[in-house]
Amino acid sequence: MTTTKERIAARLEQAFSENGFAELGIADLRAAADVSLRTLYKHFPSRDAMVVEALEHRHRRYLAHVFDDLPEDAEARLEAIFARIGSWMASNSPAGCIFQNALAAQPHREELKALLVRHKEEMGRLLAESLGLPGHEAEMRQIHEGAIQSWIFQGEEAFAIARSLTASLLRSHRRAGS
Amino acid sequence: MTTTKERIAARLEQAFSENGFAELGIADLRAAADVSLRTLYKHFPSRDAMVVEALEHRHRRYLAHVFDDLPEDAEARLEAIFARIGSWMASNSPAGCIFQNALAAQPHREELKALLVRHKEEMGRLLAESLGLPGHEAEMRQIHEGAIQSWIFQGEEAFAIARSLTASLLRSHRRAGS
DNA sequence: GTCTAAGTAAAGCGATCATTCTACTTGGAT
DNA sequence: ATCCAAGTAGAATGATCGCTTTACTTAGAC
Repeated sequence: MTTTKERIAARLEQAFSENGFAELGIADLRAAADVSLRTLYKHFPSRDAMVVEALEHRHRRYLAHVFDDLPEDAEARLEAIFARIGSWMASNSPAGCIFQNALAAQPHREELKALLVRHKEEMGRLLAESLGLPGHEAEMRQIHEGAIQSWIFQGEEAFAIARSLTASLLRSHRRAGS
Repeated sequence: MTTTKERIAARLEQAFSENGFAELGIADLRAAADVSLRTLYKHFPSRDAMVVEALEHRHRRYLAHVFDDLPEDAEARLEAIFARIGSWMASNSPAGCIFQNALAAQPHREELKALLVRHKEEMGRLLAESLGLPGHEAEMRQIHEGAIQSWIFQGEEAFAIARSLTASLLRSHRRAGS
């Protein structure tokens, strides 16, 4: 069962993802959510709250897309992770990372900055953990960031480069660890 | 001699850099530029034009900051480049890359996307050239992108990581080249 | 001395903004 | 049968938006 609020949040997430956070007015958001203005404001008390809930929804959805049911084999895992990130960008992020975009639109909102930091830290943590790279959370965070932010001007190639940077990190980690 | 237009563009660049592209209205931009509304519109026919000119100004200023008068020695050069990028972020980019931020605010404006692509490509080209890494423009573009976009949540550490990723790229390039 | 280019200050324009409110409908639970 | 929670459509509000315009000042060129 999905609640009305979740259904709206999903549609808001998509609308923000496609058009950014500056151009969309309440009228556009209402149309994207496909509900009445009254219902929209019943579940989200303000436009700012709509932004926050869209980001929360995005966070859950992205983590599930990248990390759920990964293959056991380590090499296949590395392949799978960047392939999944690539497919996510292609079909969900025509304008880049929406956490960065949300903060770009309202750089003084500490609430948005906190959401960005939490999201990126969790990504670094899960990437390092999934790839068997303890202690390299910061490196993985940065490789991930470089890949998705380069997506706009670099396209698919960004993920091949990220994979090779990660592979070289893995090699030097194993060398140091053995 | 700096013209009135250049002086305004410099102030607009700073205002956008500090507050993003969504929150600033014409009244704010006028105040930041410290000119009358009439003068502002005389040099920039629309708000969109103000954004474009601010980005052009930024592009010139950033390239000069990073690449002018670099040391001859290769190792010192690598040090200097990332140190300069770090100092730039600390004192000029509290909200991250303004090319990304400008496009985030108006993702459907092809003009802004073209400016972003040109800026990032020139950065990759100049980085690869300055570091003696022909054929590795894309990698350098991505390492650069990862570093500056991680700056918000990673701080100074981002540039140490970028330097080490670049150093390992240099090592494998020299190995392959010899 | 007068003309011109470039500036200031600020009122006015119609459009659009986020938000609230009024009036009505609908599908179960009691 | 009726009541209520949750929905719809859309008008109204006051603020703010980008932009234009009017009226005036100032500093040099001829």
